[in-house]
Amino acid sequence: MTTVLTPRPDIMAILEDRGYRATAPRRAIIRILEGKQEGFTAEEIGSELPGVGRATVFRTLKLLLEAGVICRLNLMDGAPKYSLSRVEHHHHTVCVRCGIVGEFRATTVERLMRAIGSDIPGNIVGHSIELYVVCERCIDTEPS
Amino acid sequence: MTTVLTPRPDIMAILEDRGYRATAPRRAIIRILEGKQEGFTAEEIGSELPGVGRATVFRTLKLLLEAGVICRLNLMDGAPKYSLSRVEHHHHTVCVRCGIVGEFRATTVERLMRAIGSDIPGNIVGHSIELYVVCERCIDTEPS
DNA sequence: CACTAATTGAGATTGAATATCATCGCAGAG
DNA sequence: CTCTGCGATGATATTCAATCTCAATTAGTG
Repeated sequence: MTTVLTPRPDIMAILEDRGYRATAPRRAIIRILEGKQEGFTAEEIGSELPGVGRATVFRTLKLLLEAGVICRLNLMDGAPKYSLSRVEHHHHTVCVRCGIVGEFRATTVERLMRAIGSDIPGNIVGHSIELYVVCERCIDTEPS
Repeated sequence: MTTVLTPRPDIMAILEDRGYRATAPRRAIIRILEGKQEGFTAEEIGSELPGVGRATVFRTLKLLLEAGVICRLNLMDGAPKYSLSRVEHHHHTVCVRCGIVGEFRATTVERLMRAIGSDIPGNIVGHSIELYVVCERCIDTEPS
């Protein structure tokens, strides 16, 4: 019995399990996604697939979002961006200069959020945490 | 000597200190803001002040944002919302049903973020934390 | 009070995202 | 393997937020 570190499941299969059809546009979008290791925008996907309509891109991203395959995050100025979910539950770092998105896990965060939840009226249904950074490459290239 | 719990400084004075003029539209926007204890949208402000142009509302909100008087946050679906900053450094709870925004402080969060920062490449320049909740009122009124 | 630069607002513009709807094509039935 | 229903698509129109433009207005200094 081997432990698979990064299962990298067939994303299309995940959608099919949810009752969606395996169409060419969806496959194409997923293929592009899989190449994006550092965050992407809907527009970006659309312009790399001229044959696929804007609406389809947004529809597909929404399906993937609901399936938990990708996640949505906000740049510091509020602009939306997407990122492939590689690890179970994680949060994001976003470079405020180049926009590159990274992931980090911190079980401490989860524990803390639960603790805070018990001090707050109402039921917690989710949370969003983003760390805004200047990434190493940007520190080097643009000493500001 | 009394301790003022909520200093509620004159917001217009804060802008004047930053070199901006005290105009009627700005005063009007600020007056409305001060009545909004639970978050508001730009559109909302605009529609409550028919005499003030959209552009002026957005311009003024941007100035207040830069001055730290208000803060911007994202609903779970990504929609932007603003909230008066009452306490120094804080985070937000947002009800996913009614959209009401609350504030909470947790020094633990700050400490944790600093700790995480040292594990992450690059320089942390900020962070954004939102807790999505179903608020008490919504639990009561809509048992779902 | 006069003057200058900051500010304003109407409208045009951008840009993201969704709605519409006739057409297309995937996948199960036969 | 073909047929066929309905899910999916994409061009277009539309919505909605937010910004830009620029002539007209106005705050506040001298």
